[in-house]
Amino acid sequence: MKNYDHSKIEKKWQKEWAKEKVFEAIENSDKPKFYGLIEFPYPSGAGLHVGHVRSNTAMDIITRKRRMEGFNVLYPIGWDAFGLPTENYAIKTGKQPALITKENTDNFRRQLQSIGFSFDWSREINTTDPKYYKWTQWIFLQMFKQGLAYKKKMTINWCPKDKIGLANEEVIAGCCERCGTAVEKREKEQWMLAITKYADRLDTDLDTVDYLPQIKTQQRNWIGKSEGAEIEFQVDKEKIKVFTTRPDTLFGVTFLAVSPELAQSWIDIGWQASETIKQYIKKTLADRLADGFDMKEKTGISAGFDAINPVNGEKVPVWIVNYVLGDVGTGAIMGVPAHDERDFEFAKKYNLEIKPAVIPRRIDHNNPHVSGKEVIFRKGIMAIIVNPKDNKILCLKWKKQPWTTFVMGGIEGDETSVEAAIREIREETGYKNIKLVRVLGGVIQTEFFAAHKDINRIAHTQPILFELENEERSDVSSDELAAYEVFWRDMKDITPETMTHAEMDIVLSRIACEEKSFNENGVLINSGQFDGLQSEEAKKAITDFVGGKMVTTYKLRDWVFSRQRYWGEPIPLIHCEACGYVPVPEKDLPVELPQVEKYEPTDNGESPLSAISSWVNVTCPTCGGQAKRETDTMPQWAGSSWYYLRYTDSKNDTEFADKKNLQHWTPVDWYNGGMEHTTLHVLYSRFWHKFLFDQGLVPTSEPYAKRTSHGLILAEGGVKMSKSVGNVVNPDEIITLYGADSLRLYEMFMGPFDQAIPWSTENIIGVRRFLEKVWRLQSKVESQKSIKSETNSRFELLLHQMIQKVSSDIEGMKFNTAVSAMMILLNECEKQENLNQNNFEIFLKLLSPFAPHITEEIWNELGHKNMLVLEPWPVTDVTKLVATIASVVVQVNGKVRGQVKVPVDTAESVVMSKVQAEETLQKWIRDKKITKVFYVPNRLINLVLEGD
RNA sequence: GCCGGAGUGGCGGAAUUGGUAUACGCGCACGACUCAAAAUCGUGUCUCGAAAGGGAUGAGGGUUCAAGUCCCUCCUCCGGCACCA
Repeated sequence: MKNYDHSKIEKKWQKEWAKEKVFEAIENSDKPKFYGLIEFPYPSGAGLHVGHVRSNTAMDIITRKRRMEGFNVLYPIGWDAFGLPTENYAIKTGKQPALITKENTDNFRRQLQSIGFSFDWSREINTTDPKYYKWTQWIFLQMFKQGLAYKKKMTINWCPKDKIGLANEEVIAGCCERCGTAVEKREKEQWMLAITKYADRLDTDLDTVDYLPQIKTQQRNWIGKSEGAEIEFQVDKEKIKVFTTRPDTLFGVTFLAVSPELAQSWIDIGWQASETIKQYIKKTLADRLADGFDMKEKTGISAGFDAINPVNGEKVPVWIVNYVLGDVGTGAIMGVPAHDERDFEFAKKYNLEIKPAVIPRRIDHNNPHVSGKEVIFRKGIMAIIVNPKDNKILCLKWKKQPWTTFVMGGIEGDETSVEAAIREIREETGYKNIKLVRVLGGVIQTEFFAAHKDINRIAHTQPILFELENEERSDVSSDELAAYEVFWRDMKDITPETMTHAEMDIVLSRIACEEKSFNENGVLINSGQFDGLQSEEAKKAITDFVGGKMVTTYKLRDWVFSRQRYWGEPIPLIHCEACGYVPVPEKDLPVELPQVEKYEPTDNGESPLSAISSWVNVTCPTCGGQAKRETDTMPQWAGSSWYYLRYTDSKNDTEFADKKNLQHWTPVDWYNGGMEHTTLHVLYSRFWHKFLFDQGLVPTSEPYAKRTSHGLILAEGGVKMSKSVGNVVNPDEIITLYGADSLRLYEMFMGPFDQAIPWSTENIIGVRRFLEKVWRLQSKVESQKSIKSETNSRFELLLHQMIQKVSSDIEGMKFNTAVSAMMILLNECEKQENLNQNNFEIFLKLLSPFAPHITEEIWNELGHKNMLVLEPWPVTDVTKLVATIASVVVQVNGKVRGQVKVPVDTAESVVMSKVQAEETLQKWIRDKKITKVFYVPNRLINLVLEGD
């Protein structure tokens, strides 16, 4: 047997696979298709990262398995090559970006090929190739024609170092995502893409795709859909429009809060505000633009006038506040301190009125309303009495009902709730000397069947906390004595489970916390004719009543699509004085990037393209007059927004992809990528795809049927890998030392695929040893010779369990446990004297997607002429899955005391007698009576003994 | 602050969803082979205990015959959003 020479073997099979084109996807195939996709890399000068290897290997395993399962597989690769690092390098060195890109992609390609990924290299694409970006420009023009691309003067985030406008999502904590420089604000005309027009579908259509739940949640949060109402408040002859999700709380409005931006706009159109107000606005706006924008405290200033609440004509003061944002909703809100945490905090600080309009509601599901019985409304109290001596709470145990309650009662005549409570305490318990601690918030509505009165009750209950002063008691009536017994219960035993009150959860949280706003839905009070309505129905009713309208808003903003840089797709528009912005005619696409001397953006913020007059000056395609090209370029996200479509037909010159190809391949069946792309790339490409779908240009409304995500690989010690720290692992070195198969296997074995894991070069030796053992196993192979059948059937049971395990682990991306299962199988193989060749080949097939080179070589050594990659995936033979012996764990009182071996599916009584016969177990059972036995067939038996 | 995810040996991590906690791998220790080393193979490796046994899955409580797994309270770490009305 030869030695395991990984570099020889790996090069050999990479060449063979390429020669035989085994990984090229086939058009017009009868097989079912599978389209597996990884995010195409940005070819940086640093070379391939081990993180790329992790994601690519995972999808490589999946696609290799699919091929073996008989699918026509598309697993393509390309380069997302526009972007800043290349351009910055060009500025520094004067080298052409295209040249830099060529060098970097050559290096990346070499690296990827050295790992043996089963990419279809014949479809390789590059976003910086004019043949590719012709279609990026073409798609942009379709959007322009549909009015989705528009120009807008706006304050942009400007990075003074990179000299580039940044999208909101590229600003992290007030700094440039790339270089960390503090971002400035600048006024600039920008091209925008109206992604907000698709906001609703981007949200709701998430229901139709199979993305990891956290990916969906993140996208939904990002889109930030919220349904509410716009309501207008009158101020003299003007109106202030507010947006609220809680129109049901309109009766609880005690002030209006407007953003400084809105207030400033009033000043701009002539509002005579005081100097103090002007200064407040100026300062607040300045604070907000400052780096970081971390508002510590809510502040505000009275605007000096009132507005009219449209629902009841009440005057409410208008405040200018720092906690309302100009670009959210209408830039103004109604202040409802009773039902909004922020308004509550603000009202407390500035002594504004707090007026409840909604109360919590609980239905007692243990004593629900009985149909046919009368429904009686009652205002009542709930008295919670603490004995400070032992911190116990007074409770009533009802004699005729299975209830445990606090002291309860109705409010009579014109007494206050506290007076009513004190009276009830005396009547029901006799305790005379009690002291009010505090009223626990507002009333709570509960609905239950009062069996002792034979009525359905809707109660508005006021919970009140008292303290016992001393234990002096007077007599209570015989009626009361007959009804319940008084007792004291530990505070810690007062829970929603131990008490009958359905509103117990609310009461407990009010005891724990002094005072807060009630922010949930409930039942309306103090709301005129809307009293008694529930929040959900009241929202629409009140909005209608005041002539407002229900609207939906989104956090998602339109996409700033212009960059004032060189290394991007030129935006294919021409500006003509007479005709405005005119698309470059289709026949003139692509608008190619011209050669320039200097790649630096100009200091006035224009792209370097603007300096090339021969390129800029053109004739207008519409009127033939003098015109200028748009000199802004597209952001890096453009080329990646549709690249998965191009793979289906990467060389097409007449369309971005042939309809037939799109029909066959889309949607992408499985897309794996980084979590960091969830709200940017994935959302952007979904938007482009939906647009293309609306234009009838693609056959599906969603691009990716399934999206999963890998965890980061951290440097040793758990910190981020970074070039500056010098802790980056170079895959080339690992491949030279241990081989590509070891690298692949290690990255799959290192830990859960979706979790961040620190790299450990030390640990690679483990998988390398494993592969060497597999290699040596060849010498044990006996072709069909008979091997002791008993040991063999045990081995085959294990083998077929492994087929199941590895297959399902791959589907669930639990690669680490799949590898460990194969290691267990290997350890078992080593114990065997001989190995049946069939069984060994099954093992090789299971391992082949993980370590394709070594398995292909061994397969070849075993005498096969065809390639392992083309072999069918092993199928579990259920007849071999039948175990004959089960070891049943014996527990006594829940503690493991031994084990008995019995035939599978043995009855409990048989197992029991075996247990009782077992000497080692007898000492545990002896003398004691077995009160109960729990038997889980083939697994466990637990004997519960008397006593103990 | 809110929403997610997680806390298990010296380390990376397993645990058929409530049924033998610590699989698999690394590391470490001892042994075999060797003049020696490497490689390889074997044995051991949560903890207290001489043993019999006991105790451990971030902390505390609960449910259960049985809890890493379910419920409550708290602590820590990692991600995302951050006054979104």
